[in-house]
Amino acid sequence: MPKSTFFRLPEERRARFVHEAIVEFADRTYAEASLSQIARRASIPKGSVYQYFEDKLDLYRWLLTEEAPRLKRAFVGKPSVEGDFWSRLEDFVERGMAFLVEHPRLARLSAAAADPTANPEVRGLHKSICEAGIQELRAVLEAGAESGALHASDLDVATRFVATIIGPGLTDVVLQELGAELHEVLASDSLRKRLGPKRRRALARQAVDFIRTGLGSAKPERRKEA
Amino acid sequence: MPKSTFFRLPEERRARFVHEAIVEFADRTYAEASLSQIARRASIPKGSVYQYFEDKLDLYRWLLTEEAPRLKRAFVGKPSVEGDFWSRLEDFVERGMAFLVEHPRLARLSAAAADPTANPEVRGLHKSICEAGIQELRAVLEAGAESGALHASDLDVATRFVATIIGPGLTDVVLQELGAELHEVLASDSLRKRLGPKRRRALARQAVDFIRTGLGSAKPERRKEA
DNA sequence: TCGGCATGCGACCGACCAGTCATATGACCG
DNA sequence: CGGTCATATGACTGGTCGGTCGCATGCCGA
Repeated sequence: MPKSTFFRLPEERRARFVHEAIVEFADRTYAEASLSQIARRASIPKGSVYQYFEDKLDLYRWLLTEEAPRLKRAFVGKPSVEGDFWSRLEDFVERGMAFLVEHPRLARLSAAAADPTANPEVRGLHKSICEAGIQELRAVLEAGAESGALHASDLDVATRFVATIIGPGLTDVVLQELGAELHEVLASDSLRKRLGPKRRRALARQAVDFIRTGLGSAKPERRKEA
Repeated sequence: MPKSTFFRLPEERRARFVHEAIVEFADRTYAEASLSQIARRASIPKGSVYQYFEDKLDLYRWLLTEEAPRLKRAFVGKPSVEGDFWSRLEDFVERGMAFLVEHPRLARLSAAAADPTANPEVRGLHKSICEAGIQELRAVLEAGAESGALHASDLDVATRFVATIIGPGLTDVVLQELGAELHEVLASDSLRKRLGPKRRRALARQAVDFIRTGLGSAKPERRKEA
């Protein structure tokens, strides 16, 4: 948790610091990321950083568990309740992809929970975040199973497969689509112009189709256009 | 590339060094891994390391592109050409899982290519390894498509989805299955006793079923037992 | 005006690292 | 024996880091 001083900071100073922290932690590993660097870039003396946070991990934890989720929620909004299970899932995936495109750095920060690291404390943090995400997705799929839309002999396993598809899998596909590397993407604030809603929708549909019907059978006729 | 001295080393010294290097790079990020640590643990003076390799990256590259693939090839053997496309894929997946279980550290080292990093040289190395893996898998799937077993509107996208399933996805599932964390697993030489061939086969089948039929339709009758 | 308190600040500390280098060792050769 | 060459060795350099500390600053209430 940030110290109280942090919340009493002049808005501009805090915003600048948080921005630079996100930039740093988004394009470097926890181990590689440097408080000194953040402080330098935000033009804030290093000593001050320790007035705001206990230590490096405290800042990282706050970003990962509070700030990034808050900003993501604000962007993604409430999950849709319209339509059948599969189109709801498609919406969900499309929203996630939109977040990735519009806020690459935040998306990368959110995804950092999957990064490996030798630091046990960071590992614990990452794990709890991953597990929460998995549980959330599991609940979604459970509902799908109850509605009869989805059939899985082992829902835990299925959940993890689906999670890797709509997480790293889709990210990989999007990067491929853009012909860019993660790091080029992190340098830009938004990729709006390079991957519009239409194409996103198409990719989301491809992902959901994959999850729904796999690759083993000829595709049924396309579902209604969005 | 290692320097020529490296290849002239007494077998025991080289083996010990390589072993400790694998241990170090398998459970830490490239940035976190330390040559000093490797040298200490192998009881080899640090200066000597630089008689064998140009620098840290040189060692890492050799491990990732030469040593790990060599050991992996030796373990997994030639891909099977028996049976239909889907059962061949299942074999392929099962072999990969067996490697993960029998040689967790080597598997982790091989998977390190997906790790993020701020170091551009390491990034380039990782990328080329990933890309090679994708191409290999793509060729497999292409054959499946030609044989009519597999249908994908966009094979590139499909390949990337499949890759994440049988890579991180399966690893995740296996860890879940073992109720262990990656780091606990890296501490042990082999998990033979905790995840035998039968269970592996079942998991491989689940993964391939997922890829083949997805989650949207009731499962067809089980294919023949292995 | 003064005192005290929150905060700003940056030099400093100890740790660790990648990589170098001068010196030492010892095998082989003439 | 002397010389040379590959190799071993570990102290050392320069750098970065996370984190601390003591002084400086400036606001607020009396």
